[in-house]
Amino acid sequence: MGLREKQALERRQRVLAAAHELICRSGSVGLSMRALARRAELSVQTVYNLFGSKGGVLHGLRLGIIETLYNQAEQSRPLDPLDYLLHLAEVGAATFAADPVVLRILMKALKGSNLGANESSLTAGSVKMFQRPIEEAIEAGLLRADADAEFVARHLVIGFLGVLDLWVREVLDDQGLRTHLLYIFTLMLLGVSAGAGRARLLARYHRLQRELPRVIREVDAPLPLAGLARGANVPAMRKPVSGSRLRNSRSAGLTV
Amino acid sequence: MGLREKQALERRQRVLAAAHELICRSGSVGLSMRALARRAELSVQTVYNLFGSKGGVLHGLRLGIIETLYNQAEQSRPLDPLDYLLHLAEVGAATFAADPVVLRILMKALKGSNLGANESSLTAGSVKMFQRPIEEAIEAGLLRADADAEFVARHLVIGFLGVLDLWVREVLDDQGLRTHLLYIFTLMLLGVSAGAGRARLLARYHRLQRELPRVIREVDAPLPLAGLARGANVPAMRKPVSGSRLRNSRSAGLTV
DNA sequence: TCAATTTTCAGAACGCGTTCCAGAAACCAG
DNA sequence: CTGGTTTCTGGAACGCGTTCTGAAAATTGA
Repeated sequence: MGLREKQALERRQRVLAAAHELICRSGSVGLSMRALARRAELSVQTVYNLFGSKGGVLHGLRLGIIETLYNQAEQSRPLDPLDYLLHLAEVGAATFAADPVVLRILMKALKGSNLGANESSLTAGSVKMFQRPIEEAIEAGLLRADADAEFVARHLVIGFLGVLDLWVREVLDDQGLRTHLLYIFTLMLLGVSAGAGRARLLARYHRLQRELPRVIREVDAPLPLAGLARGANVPAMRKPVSGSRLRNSRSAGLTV
Repeated sequence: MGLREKQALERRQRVLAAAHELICRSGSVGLSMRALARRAELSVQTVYNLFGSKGGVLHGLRLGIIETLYNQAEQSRPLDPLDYLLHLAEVGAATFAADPVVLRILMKALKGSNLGANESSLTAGSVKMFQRPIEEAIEAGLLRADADAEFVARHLVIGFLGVLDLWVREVLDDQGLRTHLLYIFTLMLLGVSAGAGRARLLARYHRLQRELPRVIREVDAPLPLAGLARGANVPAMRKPVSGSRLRNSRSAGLTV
């Protein structure tokens, strides 16, 4: 709690703010460590001292999002455990849809960096958040008594992250994120539902089937099943360098 | 069919073989475009002409894996649609467990490159592979008649990729990959099961609950719920640069 | 065979993430 | 205040993915 730590904290926040601003302004392009340091009015080395790596900065940004997600989930929490579980899907969808541009870029960049890519994938914290209402639902007789709350919770998290990943890749839009989160949660819970819970989940399932988009965006061409790996189809190929040179400007390599 | 294309094909295969060899030998470190070109006895520019980018090369490698996965799924295909669906999980787990070192590195590297990251995420091809047996199961009365085969298939793919991602991040080992794939498939199918199908899936569900590992590897520290985004905890921090210099060798930045 | 087109090649260059460096500045304890 | 320790700073450097350049080599079509 000396002066040193206080300043370090203030600098950290300065870096995070700069990163958010930089992403907001110029997308993943332009979010370079040099630009980041310049905007935070620090040296590059200092940013590394504070966050360890670029991934560390992005991870720091994500922590903020996770925190707001936790908070938003807690407040206005439905009493019924099944409602709460689906409420988590709604809140998750809303949180990411609230700032899609920055969050898409952030999550996309985080996927590449091995740091923070492991984190938040299937942490005990996330699982616990789902596990508790599942246990309550089991006690209330809404889910089967022989269901293992932890396993179900674990797979709800997996489903959540899988759907979120599609949203990040722009396979799903904001609406699609919400409906798919609700659908996969409902589907899994339906598997271990019992009694009144089963009826309620079934009703919701039928409603969702009407809401789900029939076709989702194909980001790339579908897999050609014949002659794979023959190199017959390589995506995103520019015309190879050739005799007639007509080069355009450098395409600002966005490796992140 | 001209001589040119034939040579281009041969070169492509040479590059892919070199890439596989290089990954096998020295991991993700050492898989640089320069090293790749050197080992394939081509110039860097030629590799770019053939594959467009490093991601293109990796994508080419992955296509081979997907092809073998398709083939292995077709042969020894169980007649019963439910068995076939779970068979797909088994085959998927076996395929990736067959060469875990290379495949982990490959999938990890592909996550970072935006090319090929979108592809194979939720393609019509993958969904169709699941959709057909689901439709058969519906007709056979093993799944609910009011279930939408395409939606269920879509979410099976999402679950598959989500679990696979955990394996790639080494949260799950080979056993964990298999059991979790089977579990998430069973859980989802159970949601829309009917009649004899429900009984069979329930039996399998109970068996799986005994097989699933109680604790899974925590890759990073669990989320500290208090004081997030305050920068209090930044993972993987080396000691900051300080007065007493004791530097070790360059740590071979593995940005991929 | 020969000319035109296309592809390959070696090497330089760019911007990136990251680390190294040496000196300057800031903090802390006495 | 002062000496010792830490941290910050600007700049150079490394290896990376990627693109550019000019010239050499190969394929094509006639």
